[in-house]
Amino acid sequence: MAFKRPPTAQEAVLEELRRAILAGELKPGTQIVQDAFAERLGLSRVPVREALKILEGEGQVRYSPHHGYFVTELDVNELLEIYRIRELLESEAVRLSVPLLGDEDLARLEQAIEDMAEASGRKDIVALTAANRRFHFSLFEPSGMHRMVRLIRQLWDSSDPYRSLYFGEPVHRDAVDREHRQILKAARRRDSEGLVHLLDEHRSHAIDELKKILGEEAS
Amino acid sequence: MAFKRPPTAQEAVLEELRRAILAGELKPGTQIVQDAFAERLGLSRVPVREALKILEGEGQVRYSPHHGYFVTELDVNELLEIYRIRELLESEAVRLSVPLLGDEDLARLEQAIEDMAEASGRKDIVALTAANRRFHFSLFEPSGMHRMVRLIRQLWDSSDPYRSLYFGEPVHRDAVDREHRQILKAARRRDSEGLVHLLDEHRSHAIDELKKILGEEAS
DNA sequence: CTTCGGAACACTGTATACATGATCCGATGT
DNA sequence: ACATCGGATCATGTATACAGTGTTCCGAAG
Repeated sequence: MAFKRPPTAQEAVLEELRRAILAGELKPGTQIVQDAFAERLGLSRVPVREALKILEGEGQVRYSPHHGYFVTELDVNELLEIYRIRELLESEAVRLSVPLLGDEDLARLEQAIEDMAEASGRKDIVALTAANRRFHFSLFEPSGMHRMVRLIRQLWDSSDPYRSLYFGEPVHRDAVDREHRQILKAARRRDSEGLVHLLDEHRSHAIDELKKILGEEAS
Repeated sequence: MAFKRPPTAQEAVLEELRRAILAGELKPGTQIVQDAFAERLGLSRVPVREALKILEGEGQVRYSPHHGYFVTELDVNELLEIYRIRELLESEAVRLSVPLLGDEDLARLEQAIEDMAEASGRKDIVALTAANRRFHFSLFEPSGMHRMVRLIRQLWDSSDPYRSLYFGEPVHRDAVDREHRQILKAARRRDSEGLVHLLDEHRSHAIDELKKILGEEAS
């Protein structure tokens, strides 16, 4: 029976920071005061700082010496850039993955779709985005390109706070569900190019909505 | 008169770590003992740890909880993966950049070529690789895709220790010089596709040599 | 001779305490 | 009234000290 307790405090902080950012408790642009956050977790500032350094490397927070750490806010252009890079990398990953997909991989895709439906019913956005991730990364990981998958994960992390806005709307959740099922079919057919195309559309739908949301936010 | 002294100690450590890794003082696979490195710089371990965390995020060092930090060693497959990702991202960046290239950008390219020739004469590998970076990134930065350029920079960082092996050989330095001049010509013609093609070849030459070097190392 | 257990060591992980730099605000002078 | 200077305050940056974990090596038992 393996406990999930992380081996170091930094990792615990890291998890909590990620969760807080994802859940919108730490909104883009706000400063993360080390003292406050450390006290909240009952730890000292050192592990907090180290976790923040990791997030800095991933681009999740912005760092200014002697000023501190701030949750990065993305403008529309940056979001578009992220999606463009994702398109390049994910297409490549999928092309490598699809021919290698095994039954377990397909099962994992199906399971992720069901998990999303279940989480959607409970209106549990965190679980929803987690299952969404499992779905997509089940398509990338069989490629065996660890480094590439890691970069893709970074890109996902960067846009997480915005994606959770997207999942807030039930309409979008339904659309995502339909598209995922189509993607699963393409995977079953081992149709790489079809799958790449479906993913492109999938992303562009998300972009359209995110543009709207960001547009409203700016007004 | 602005001193170049970094505002924080971590940054000083970071510079020194990068330099040491690039210069081969810290060989891939060796552990970086925090105490030892801190003492060497006359600092405490805290800023050293923080600098290491940044490098971890960039993939320059590997971290294992309670075991410490090790300079990452790349196997051939990982190196190939890095070059494949670079191909995807750099091609895109260049396609966006070339139409936007101004006279200053072309001048910078020419300057970088001259700097490399000069550094090559002095057998200053560090200056050589620095100028090489300036050359290539002058082709990426005008794209305006900050995030993409940053990712490309990470990939370059990861393979730096190996690239400096490559530059060790005068034969390779001459080949690189010739190829850079061809690339500059294509840039002057604003020939995006030609430039992308030249860059592809440029990279694959480097890969061929790196394979050899790594192959010998394994034996 | 091999294997198992445990104690000592070394290094990392974290907390506490102190130093430094930045910002804000009011006082002072023009 | 306004600009400038200076100090108080806050958050960050760093050092020191201690705790925890993993490893190694040695000795005893089988």
